Amino acid sequence: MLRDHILSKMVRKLSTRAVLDEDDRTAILALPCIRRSYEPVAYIVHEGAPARKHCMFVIEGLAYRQKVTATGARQIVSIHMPGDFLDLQHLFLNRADHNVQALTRLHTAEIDREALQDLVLSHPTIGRAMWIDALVEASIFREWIVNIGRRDARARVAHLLCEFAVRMQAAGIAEADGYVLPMNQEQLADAVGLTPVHINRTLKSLTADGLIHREKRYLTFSDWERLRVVGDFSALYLHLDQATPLDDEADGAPF
Amino acid sequence: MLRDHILSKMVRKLSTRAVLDEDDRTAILALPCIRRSYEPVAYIVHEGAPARKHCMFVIEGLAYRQKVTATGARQIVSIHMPGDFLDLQHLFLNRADHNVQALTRLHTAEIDREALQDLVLSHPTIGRAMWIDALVEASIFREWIVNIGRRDARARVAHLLCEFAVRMQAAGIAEADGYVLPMNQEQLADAVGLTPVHINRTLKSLTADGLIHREKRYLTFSDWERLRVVGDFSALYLHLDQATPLDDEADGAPF
DNA sequence: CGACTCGTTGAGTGATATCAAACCCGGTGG
DNA sequence: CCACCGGGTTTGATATCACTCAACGAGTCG
Repeated sequence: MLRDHILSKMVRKLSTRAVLDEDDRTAILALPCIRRSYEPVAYIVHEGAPARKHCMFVIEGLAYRQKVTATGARQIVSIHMPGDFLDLQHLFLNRADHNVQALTRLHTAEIDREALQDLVLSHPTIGRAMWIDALVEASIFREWIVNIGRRDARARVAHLLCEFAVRMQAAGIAEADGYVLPMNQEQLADAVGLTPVHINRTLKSLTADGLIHREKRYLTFSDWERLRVVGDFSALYLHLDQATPLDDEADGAPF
Repeated sequence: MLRDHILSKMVRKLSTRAVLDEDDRTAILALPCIRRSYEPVAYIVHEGAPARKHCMFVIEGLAYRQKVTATGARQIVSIHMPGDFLDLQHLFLNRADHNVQALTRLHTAEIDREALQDLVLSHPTIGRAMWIDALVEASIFREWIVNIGRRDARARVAHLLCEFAVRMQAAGIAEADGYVLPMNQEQLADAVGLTPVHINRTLKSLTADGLIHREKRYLTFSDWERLRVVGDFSALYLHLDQATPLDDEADGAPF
């Protein structure tokens, strides 16, 4: 039944962005798609490659997108969680402008690109939901530009930790009181434009100041409010309230 | 006639992204819209404000989007030129997550939001063109993240100058051999996450090395190829080739 | 028990920021 | 015509945040 269909997760996700009717739901579930898995670190998309025949939707696990500069430095430009489309850009762009890699063991639904294009263009409500998804993604990119461009190391790291908290909570993959940090310190560094060493010191400092608590990779929030302030974090840019039109939503403490 | 219609520019722009038929064109030109002007520095959108009734399309002049951190630092997250949509996100998101400001004297076509939504959702080809526009914008955001996160000052500035060159050329607002730098050094600094002072020194250094030539704000490229290399610039991420499916496109020297 | 990955720590360095002043130039008003 | 003004640019001196290099430790796996 619906529960078991591989794309039922996509139905649920898009339902948070627009009100789907029965026809929309069945159309989504009828999309030609296959299940696929990737090991950690596996490359899923290569920069410069022509767009693949499939668009990927994350069922389980985490992935990230990155680019490498001429000098060999890597910058992670986004993190993706269950319920995210991994390569929305390939829906309509025909060449990959960055790499996509599995962060953990990853399970995806790979949806026929043309079929998805047609669906998006022919079903207004689904189209609207997908639009919102793409626009929210762009909003997150903007916030990352601000984070990397104008905040110091402490704020940058704090901000990223806050974003993870809210997004993992929303994706249903956080624990009750915190979450398992999904990346090692080198990857964190590449996400915020710092050095692994400096990430280490910054995390230590945040811990020492009683903002977070760490036990190996497991992270809890000793003082969410203060962390939010240090990280200059406001959840506005995540646009979590798009299903309901303009219901005032706070920067709610997820923990 | 079509030439004179305020939205003819939008028709032309979208035509570079998908093949519009006669029906599409007339539908676009029939959109309810008004012409409007802004003085330099004028705020067009305020962060946190509910989405306006209109979506803005740039007819003439330049604009930028920015966010301000808690500590008062400003980060410019994008620059917009004639032919760009200024607030694509407001098409489907109902709250502004950043500010939009006029950079020069700016002329816009302000299109009724609901009408544009309907058009995008009901006309597949227009929908496709708008999708491409949004996805390219996201691609530019990603490249900016990389630029700010992982390149040193020299490369960052060089990269931005290259991007301006290619985009202004494409928008038809560059001169034959260069362009008038559209921002002062403080704004450049806010765009690449540096200090005005350091921008100054970096520009001087690029000039001294014979990569660019400056005469007040007027910029010419003494050695485009070397500047490209220094800035680690490849035009791939601008996806200028989307009208024609996969025609190999180089990082062409615009000058 | 190596061998490996990841995290931690210390010492020294360097790129970029900060602060402050001078300069340049177009505009304006006496 | 000159004096002055203000925004933008340029320059110098100093400070600092984050980087680099290098080593060590803890946990894990074969």
